[in-house]
Order: sequence, then structure tokens, then C-alpha cells
Amino acid sequence: MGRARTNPAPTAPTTARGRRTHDALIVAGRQVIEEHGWAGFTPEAVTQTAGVSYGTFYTYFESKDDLLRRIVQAAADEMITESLVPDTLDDPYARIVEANRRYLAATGKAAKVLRMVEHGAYLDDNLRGLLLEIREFYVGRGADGIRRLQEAGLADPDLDPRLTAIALGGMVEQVAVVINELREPLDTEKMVDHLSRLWASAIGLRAPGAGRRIPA
Amino acid sequence: MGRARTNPAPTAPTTARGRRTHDALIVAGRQVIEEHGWAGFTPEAVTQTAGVSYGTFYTYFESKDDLLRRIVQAAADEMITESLVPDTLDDPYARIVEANRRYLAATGKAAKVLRMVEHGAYLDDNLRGLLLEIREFYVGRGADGIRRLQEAGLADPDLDPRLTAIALGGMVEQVAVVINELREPLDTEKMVDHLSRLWASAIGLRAPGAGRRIPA
Amino acid sequence: MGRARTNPAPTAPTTARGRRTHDALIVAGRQVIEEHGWAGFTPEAVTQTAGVSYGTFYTYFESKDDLLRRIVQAAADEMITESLVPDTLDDPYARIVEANRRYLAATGKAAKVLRMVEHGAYLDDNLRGLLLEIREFYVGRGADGIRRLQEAGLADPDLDPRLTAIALGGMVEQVAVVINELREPLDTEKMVDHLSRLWASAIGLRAPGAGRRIPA
Amino acid sequence: MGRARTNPAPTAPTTARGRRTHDALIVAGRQVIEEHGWAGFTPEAVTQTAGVSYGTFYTYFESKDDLLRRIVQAAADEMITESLVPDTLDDPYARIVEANRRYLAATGKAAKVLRMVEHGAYLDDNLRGLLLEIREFYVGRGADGIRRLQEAGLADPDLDPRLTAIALGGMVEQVAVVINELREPLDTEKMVDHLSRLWASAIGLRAPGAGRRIPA
DNA sequence: CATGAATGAGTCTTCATTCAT
DNA sequence: AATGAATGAAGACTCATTCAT
Repeated sequence: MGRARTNPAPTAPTTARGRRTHDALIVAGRQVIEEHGWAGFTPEAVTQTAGVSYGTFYTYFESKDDLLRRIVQAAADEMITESLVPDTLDDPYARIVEANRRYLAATGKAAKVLRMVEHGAYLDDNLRGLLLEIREFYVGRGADGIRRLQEAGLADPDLDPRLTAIALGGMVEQVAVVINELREPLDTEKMVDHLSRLWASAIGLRAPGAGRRIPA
Repeated sequence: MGRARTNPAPTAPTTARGRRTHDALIVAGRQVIEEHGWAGFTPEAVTQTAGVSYGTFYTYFESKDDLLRRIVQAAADEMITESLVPDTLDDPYARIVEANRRYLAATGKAAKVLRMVEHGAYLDDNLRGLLLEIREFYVGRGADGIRRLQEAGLADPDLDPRLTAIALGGMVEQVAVVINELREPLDTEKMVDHLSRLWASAIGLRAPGAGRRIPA
Repeated sequence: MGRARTNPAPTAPTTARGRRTHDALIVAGRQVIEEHGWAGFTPEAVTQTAGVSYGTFYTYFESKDDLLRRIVQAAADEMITESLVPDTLDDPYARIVEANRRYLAATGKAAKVLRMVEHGAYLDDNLRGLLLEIREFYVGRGADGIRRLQEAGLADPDLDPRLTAIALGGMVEQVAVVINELREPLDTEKMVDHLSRLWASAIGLRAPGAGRRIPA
Repeated sequence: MGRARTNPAPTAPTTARGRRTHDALIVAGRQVIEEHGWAGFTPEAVTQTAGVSYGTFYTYFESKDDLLRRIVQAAADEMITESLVPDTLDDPYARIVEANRRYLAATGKAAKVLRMVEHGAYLDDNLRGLLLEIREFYVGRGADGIRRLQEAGLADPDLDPRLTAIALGGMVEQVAVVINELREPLDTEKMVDHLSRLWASAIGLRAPGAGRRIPA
């Protein structure tokens, strides 16, 4: 982390055994960081969990941060994949519900790592970039959705789609944090319901035909 | 070896000089943590910034964590004080606007420390407690406001006040983070407007007499 | 901050090199404590004496006290082993002479460490325990010997074996201190002779057949 | 303790107030060392116990060791004074009993400090000198007594008075340690009786007229 | 490739002593 | 004289990284 490096730069593993060790380290790294947090995330702990020797760590990773970045990247990919709402779902409100449900679920698995890593984000530009990418994915998706609804006359046209997406996305994100980390005992399904109704009301979502704004 | 602590337990300074040094250390501590983050927050950095010798740190603080707690406590107090909305403000929507404006402003000054410290919250119960207290203040205040509006027939009675406060409070909190840390160039006043409109619409806030409260 | 220990808990070395370093540290530790006393016994001094880097200390020992305990344990074992009087020696007086001679000799090698460590004994329960064990070994052995002589009608039956062993054992112990530490120039062999005669007379040891046991 | 000194050398207090403070510090020092041991013996603790400010310490004492020396000197004087056996006591055995009783008693009050200080004796020549002086007092007195008894035909003439005094004096000294520090629950009066009988038997003390060696 | 020992700068904390008031 | 704040060298321990085998 800032020392000049004289070590051979790790190369992509060429043998099957190498691949296995490499992957085992990533899995172990994630497990360690989830179970013991940032402070417990040491090469020693990771290699021990992976069942390999200490030195092997630097055969595959340039540094602790290198492994961390890979873990975060994997967690981010996973989270985004799991958050995708199928195109087949047409009803706007149903899409909101589904997006929220999936976000809270995805978050339960991957966001632990992401949150834990946020501290590091103040120091490492690569990590900061990764986190921004994830955020951008959600904000962009939210903004697109809102814009489409506005164009369809289903949402308040005075709202700036991006600002609105940042705000409402933040709402869901923060609730995920509360659920997953502060362990306030919340009923997830009830929360999904509230989040969705709040989101819909906030943008003035109107059912195409009906007078009722929000389905009871 | 289990040696008992023999060092003077820090006491409140009795002389003016002592008071000055003590305060300088708290100021320096906050500055250091804001500029260099948790990782840069060392007794050495703090004393150097304050222009005193290393040992002086322990004249006033039991430990690094002791200072940290005081800084966080001060930041929390400051933040909450600055967030209070005057009782003289009666109009519900105006209160929402004011609360949001103040929150974003307070956050700009104090939340930097709080955010930076959140990582520590995974480890230290005192800090975690402090952060939870702050959150509880905002959640409680939000929930009370919503409940009152519901009782006055001005807000959607189907919403659980606490869940709603957590969600909408989270929205504002997260936006504050985005503004203050990720430095996405956002127009704060415009954001206050959006947050307030979203919050109001979300809970279905209705002007007592008029048909629609939110300006089109 | 209550960070959990993340450093590798020292394990027994698995390689020859590791064994060598480990042993070198123990040897160096004993040397340091003998030459510079408790106050000079620092990880830095020990590693420098052993010719390894500072950090290596903690590869093998959990703490300074950990090494200290091992040194003391080794010294204690060594001392007790060297103090054993062969069972083949039958004559009671000859056994007393032999025990004293061996004690003074053993003490010359090991007691330096033990004495130096006594100060620590006021603080650390493990060390205190070790020292008590050693004392108990000698007191127990002495008391047994006296009891047997009493039963054989060879020693004053009015003496409490344990009290007597504590007293006479203390005599030999203290003389060892004087010889080894205060460096009063004493003729060891002459001292052994005196100690043995005093011990024998004190318990009223009588040769089975003869009138007086102690040579005039 | 080895640093060049630039402080004004403390002078003997001239005012009554100064005298009082000076004495209070010595008393407090002894109390601290007895209650909290060597490790707790800090200028801070001493001044606090004496109820004066930290800096006052160096008004009266050059250093921590300076105070320590004065404490030890006082304890030594006290111990020796209390150990004196009145000249009016004529009977040799009674004198032995009295000397042992007084030694154990004196030791209970003063030896705590002395023992605790022995560690320092390895470092500081002044202290070592003080301890040697005390020892010499007892050894000399013991040797004189033995010599007189030998000259009176009451003790084994083959014993070297000095070696014997060292040995038997060591016996009593060590027993005092056991009683006072290791807190083996021993009946002091019974121990005095044993020590005296052992001492008398050891030197072959004979009652002037009688055949019995040791009075029952 | 794997192993595990070695490295040493860095961290927090202590405390005898000095100094300004 | 007294006060109590200031000093800073030194101590124990950590841990990311390197290296010999």
C-alpha cells in the first residue's frame, strides 16, 4: 500500500491447480470480510480460510487491496445481476415492487461486502470507482424508469428524473443498510410494500385507467 | 503482565492554558479525521496538527478512542442542534422543507466526521451507540411528524409512521451522503425542493383546505 | 477499540530454520535477562542478541511474557533435574551433603534467572505459580527426608517436618543467593560442609550406631 | 535515571511547611510502594497520596530513585532498631528466641519495602549498598553471638562463625519472606520456636549446667 | 507454484522529568 | 514553594509484504 514493489507481478494462473487456488482465495476473502469485517481481513486470515500457506497470497494478488478490488467487483456484478427486473413485467407499480424486493434481497448477500468496503473507498480510487459504478447503475435505471413514466403521462412531469432517482434510490439503499446492518428488526416484506407505495406516491404514479393512485 | 494503569487518569484541565490545549486537540482531531480519514487519525497527527508534543495527547485523553468519541459526540450534538425546526413554523409542508434544508446543511458540516467514523462503528459499541442515537433522533422526529399529520387527516393513514420515517429519513440521509462525499455536482436548493416534494407526495400530504398541495 | 487479535498465533516451528530461530531466541532471552536483568529484557534486546529482526520475536512468542515464562520454565526444570540426589546414596548425612552441593551448583546456573524474575512474580500469576512450584519441590523433598529420619529414630521427633524443611531449605536457598548474587567471596565447598553440618545438627541427626554423627 | 540533569538540585527544606511536605512525601512513598508495589511507585501516585501537586515531587527529590533511597534508608533504620535485643537478656537461648521473634516482627513492617526494592538493587549501587549494610548488620551480630558462645564453650567450636551466621541468618530471613510474601499460612509463634530450636541445635548450643541441649 | 519464516516501519501508550506560571 | 501542563524517548506489539528454500 504505497511501498515500492519488487515482487514479481502476479500473473493469471495457468494451471488448473493455480486457478483453483486463486478462486479459493477470492471465496475465502469474501467469507473473511463478511464474518470478521474489515479489521479481520488480513492475508493471514484469508489464506488460512482458504487452506493454503501464507506466502501463496502474493502468488495471486499484488496486495491486499488487489484482492479486495476483485472481491468487490464480484459482489457488484452479482448484486446487479440479481437486481434485474424481467422485461416481461409490464405493470409500472409491479416493476417498482419487484425492483425493491430484488434490491433488498441482493443487498442481503452482496451489500455486506460493499458496505464494509466503503471505508476503504476514501482511500483507494479504484474502489471508489467501483462503488460509483454500482450506484450509477441503480440511479440510471431509476431515472430511465421515471422518465418513461413521465412520457407516458403516468408520473409527475415536474420532477427531475435524475434527482428523483438519486433520492428514491437512496431511500431504498439506506433502508437496506438499516435492515442488514443495524439489525433493526423489520419485516422485509412489509418494508418492500412501504417502499413501493412511497416511491409510487412520491412520483405521483397513476394507474392508467383507475382513479386510485395506489392499489390497496 | 497486567500492570495496573499508573498514568494519571486525564482530568478536566484546570488552567486556562490547559483548556486551550485541550480544545486545540479536539479541533485538530476533527480536522485530521476530516482531511485524512480514519486511517490518518493518529495521536501523532493530531498532536502535530495542534502544535503540541506527542505526550500531551495523553494528558487530556485516555486513548485515541477517547478523543474520537468526544469528536463524534460533539459532531452529533452540533448536527442535531442545527437540525431543529423552530416550533413557530406551522405549515406542514414548510416544516418538511425546513427540516430537509437544515439536515443537508448540518450534514455538510458534521456528517463528514460521522460518515468517516462509521467504519469504526463495526467495532466499537460506544460509537455504534452514538450513531444509533443520532439516527433515532431523526427517525423519531420523522415518525412523530407523520403520525400527527395522519391524525389531522393530512397524510395517508395506511402508512406505518416508523417504517415511513425510516424510509424517507434514509432518503434524505443518503442524498446528503451523495452531496457531501461523492461530490456529484448537485444544486442543493433544487435538491431540497425535490426531497420535500417527494416526501410530501409520498405520505400523501394534503393542504388542509385546497385540493392539491404540491404545486404543479 | 477492542480489535480482535488478527496476528498469527505463534505455532511450533515446522521447519529446521524455524526451530533454529526459535531456540536462538530462547537462548538469547536467557542471556539478556542474565546480563541486563529484568529491565533490559526487551524484545528488541532479545532479537538483536539472537541476530534476527524485531518482528521475528512475535513469530514465535505471543508476548514478552510468553518468552519469559518459557525461560523460567526451562530454568526451573534444569534446576530441579540437577538437584536430584541419586537413590543409591543411602547414608542420611551423605544425602544431605549431596543435596546441598547440588542445590548450590544448580543454583549457580539457573537461579540467576529465577531471582531476577522474582520481581515479576509480584505481578504475574503464572510466574508466581512457577516459582511456588519450585519451592514446593524443595520443601516437599526436605520434609519427606526429615519425616523418614524421624520415623527411623534418627532425627528429633519434636520437629514439624514441614516447618523445619521450610526453615532449613530457606537457609540453603538464601546462602545460594549470597554466593551467586551478592558475590561475597565464599568457598563453596566449605559452605556445603557448613550447611550440611548445620542442617544435620539442627534436626539432631544421629548416626544409627555411633554416639555423635557430626565429625568434630 | 541516567539523563543529564538541568533541574535545580533540591535543597533541604527550610520552612516548616517545606519540612511537612517533604515528610509527607516520604510517608506517602512508603505507603504507595507497600500497597501497589514497585510498578505502582510513580511520582504521580506518591504526590497524589501525599495530597500535593505533581511538580512538588521534584522540589524535594532529585528523582524517583532519590526518594526510594530515603524510604529504604528509613525502613532499614527502623528494622534494625526494632531488631535489637536488650542487653539485659542473658540466657543464650532466650536471646536467640528474642532475636528471631523481633526479626520476624520487624520484617513484617519494614521488609515489605526492602523486598520490593531488591529488584532495583540490581541496577542501583546506592540501593545495593543499603541492602548489604542491613545484611551485614545481621550477619555481624549473628557471628559475634556465635563467637561468644564458642568462647564460652557453649557452641560447637568447629563452626566458622561468619559462615554459620550467614547460613542461619539466611534461614530466618527466608522464613520471613515466606511468611510475609508468599503468605503460606504459618503460625508465627510456632515458627519462632522452630527457628530458635533449629538455630540452637545447629550450633550445638548447650545449656551451661544441664545435659539437655534444648529446653523443652 | 507452494511454503512459512523474516522483515521493519508504524501504532498506541507510558512515564520520569522539566518548565512556565 | 507550589502547581499542573508539557515533553519525548522508549516500550510492546502489529501486519502487509518479501524472501529463502
